[in-house]
Amino acid sequence: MSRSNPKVLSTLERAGGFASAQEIYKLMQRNGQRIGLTTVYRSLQSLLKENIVDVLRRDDGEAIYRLCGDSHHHHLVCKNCGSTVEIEGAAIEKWAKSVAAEHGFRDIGHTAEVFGTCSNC
Amino acid sequence: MSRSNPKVLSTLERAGGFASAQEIYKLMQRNGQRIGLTTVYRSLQSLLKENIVDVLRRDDGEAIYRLCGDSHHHHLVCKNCGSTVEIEGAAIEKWAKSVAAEHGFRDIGHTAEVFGTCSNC
DNA sequence: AACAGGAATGAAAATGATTGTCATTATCAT
DNA sequence: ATGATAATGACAATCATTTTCATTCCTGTT
Repeated sequence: MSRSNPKVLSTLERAGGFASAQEIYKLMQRNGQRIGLTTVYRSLQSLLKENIVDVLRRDDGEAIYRLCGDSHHHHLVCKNCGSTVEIEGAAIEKWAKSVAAEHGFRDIGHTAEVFGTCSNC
Repeated sequence: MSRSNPKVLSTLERAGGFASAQEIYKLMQRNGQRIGLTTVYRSLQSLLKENIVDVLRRDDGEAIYRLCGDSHHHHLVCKNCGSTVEIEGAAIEKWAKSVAAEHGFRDIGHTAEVFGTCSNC
């Protein structure tokens, strides 16, 4: 059917593992890569199905994609300037596990993001 | 400036305290109330600013509004069958606030979801 | 009652992200 | 080289939401 364009994935990595489709598209253009917006969206859909990326929503409804997998951390994102701080989430891990166990869920994963306005904005 | 149309609020209440702008609009039409979509959106914005309603995002990005005062909760979603359980998130609230404060962030919001495989699947 | 000024309304157009369409192009085994 | 199949991207369509702007509704004042 459709496989993901590897450059989309590497761009997402370079972006800090966290970006919207439109941002990835603009980044690739700036880097001189010829790619269509459609392909960016399609690649992200594929990466989603392969569980290589996760999707979240920003406050304005724009979908943001992030690499999932290895070192699990969360993000503190400025709604205004977009700056991102990686944060630890040990408390969340515990919470997710206990809540899931309570309801008999297995193979647990979770997403958690904090949005706000940073001290510079 | 602009005050909220009281019928928008009562429709949201009748809808179970949980609906999108488009749904509220359609509900009001079915109930024979003459109102414009614009007014529905404007009223919801006002209710937001007055902290009478909260806004969340559905998976497809559509904004859903809910009366607040209902305790803020999160979701436990089955990856397989899609069944959803509402869960408490007091731990998350605290975590989000403390993490944000540590980094000097203001006007905090957060998202948190737990997903896995439910006992039936 | 008539009037003025501001707020509220809603139809229609604009916006912006995302998805669908479809003709073209690249890839690959034969 | 040939044909089959998958990938690509320009463009149009979709859908929620926002903006614009002319009109209507209030409300207090003469």
